[in-house]
Amino acid sequence: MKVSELSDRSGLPVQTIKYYIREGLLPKGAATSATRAEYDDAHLDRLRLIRALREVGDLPIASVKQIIEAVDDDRVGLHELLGTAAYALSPPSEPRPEDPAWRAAREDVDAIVAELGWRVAADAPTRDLLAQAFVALRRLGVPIVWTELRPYIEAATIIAEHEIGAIPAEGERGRAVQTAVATNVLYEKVLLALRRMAQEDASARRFGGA
Amino acid sequence: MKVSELSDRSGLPVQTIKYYIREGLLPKGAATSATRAEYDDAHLDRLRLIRALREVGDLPIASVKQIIEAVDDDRVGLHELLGTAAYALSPPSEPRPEDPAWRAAREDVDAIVAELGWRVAADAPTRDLLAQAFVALRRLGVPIVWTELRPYIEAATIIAEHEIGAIPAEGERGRAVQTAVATNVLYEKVLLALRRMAQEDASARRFGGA
DNA sequence: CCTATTGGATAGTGACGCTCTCCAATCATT
DNA sequence: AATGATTGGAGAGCGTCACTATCCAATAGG
Repeated sequence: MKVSELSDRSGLPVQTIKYYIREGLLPKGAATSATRAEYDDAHLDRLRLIRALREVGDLPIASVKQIIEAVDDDRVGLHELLGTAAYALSPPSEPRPEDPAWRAAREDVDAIVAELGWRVAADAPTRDLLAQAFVALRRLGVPIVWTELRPYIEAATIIAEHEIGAIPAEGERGRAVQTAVATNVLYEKVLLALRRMAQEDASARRFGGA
Repeated sequence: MKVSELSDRSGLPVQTIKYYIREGLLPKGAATSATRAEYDDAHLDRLRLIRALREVGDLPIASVKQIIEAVDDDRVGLHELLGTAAYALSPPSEPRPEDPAWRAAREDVDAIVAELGWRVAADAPTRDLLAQAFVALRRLGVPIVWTELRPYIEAATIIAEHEIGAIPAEGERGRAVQTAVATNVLYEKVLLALRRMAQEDASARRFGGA
């Protein structure tokens, strides 16, 4: 199909498609002449992935690009790919080893991970993410205690176990991998929405009137 | 304390503090003369709340303002306050009733909520949030099935029940309410970080090498 | 008295994600 | 063959956002 058709089918302006090609998010079509190129369903798929990550996942273009590059790189194993996606998802936090409060929080995080026996890379950005939340909580005068954390750990485990288990063990690469990553990002939003709904329900039952 | 001291203690530039006052996020200090005003610990607290919501919660200024206004309004009950916070957290999604895919997803969401018997407002933005994720999943060719959703619902329930239960029943308003809202936002990030870590662990055990 | 600080207002900045404009080549139609 | 529309390619422009920077006149403090 030509670019105008790709535009129609994806619902995106031609300009935007050109922009994605320029940014390396989308491969260019197969040139059939100096002013014409042929696009196929892979392009359409890719655009859907980009839009899902952008609109629902709210990822910046640069992160989408990282994920796409990892998806396209056949040498990247599934485990590493999921790691890349997780890495790209984390907003660029700034570890501040000079701040003692930050160091303390980071040590708490490391202790928790060790206690749980989780196999999480020592330099995983998720550790910093968690530490950042801990610092903010402490600053607000909310101490972090195990009993408070327990339900979250329990919930996270339930979900992660299910998610990783649901990934097809030896499916062919390509679309499968692409879907795995997208699903991961999208279900994060599903979880958040469900948590807020469950909260509203619990809050209504406890504090609400009729 | 004066503004320079507030700046030192909060770690924020005076300019930024002025900006927050201008935007209505921070009340101005008690004027002691034409060129001087007195700030107190409430201002420092408020700044910490703002920074927590901005840096960790990644909320735009406008959302922070909405939350703060609700926190400051004594007429707003706890249930409504939590609702306001949840509302402010949702990025301004655009319900598209003309799009049949969107309508279908939205109906799925409504059916799920009804099935669970959750007391969630019919116009809650969380419904749209979930519907949006459903639309994206379907576009990517991933069907939404109950068995897939179950663990998420289970996890969301565990967490929400715990969270709402942990709110002090009849504490005095003010700081308590402020902390409840901030905690809610911050623990969302805690949950996300833990999920990613649990995923990395599960993935390492399943796909990883040594 | 003299310098530093402050409140208050206005303008500027840098990142981001598009969006617009141009141009020449080429297609599709007449 | 003439003509209008489409395309690839590249650069500039735009609107939003969250700050920053600059200015000014009025004090505060030494």
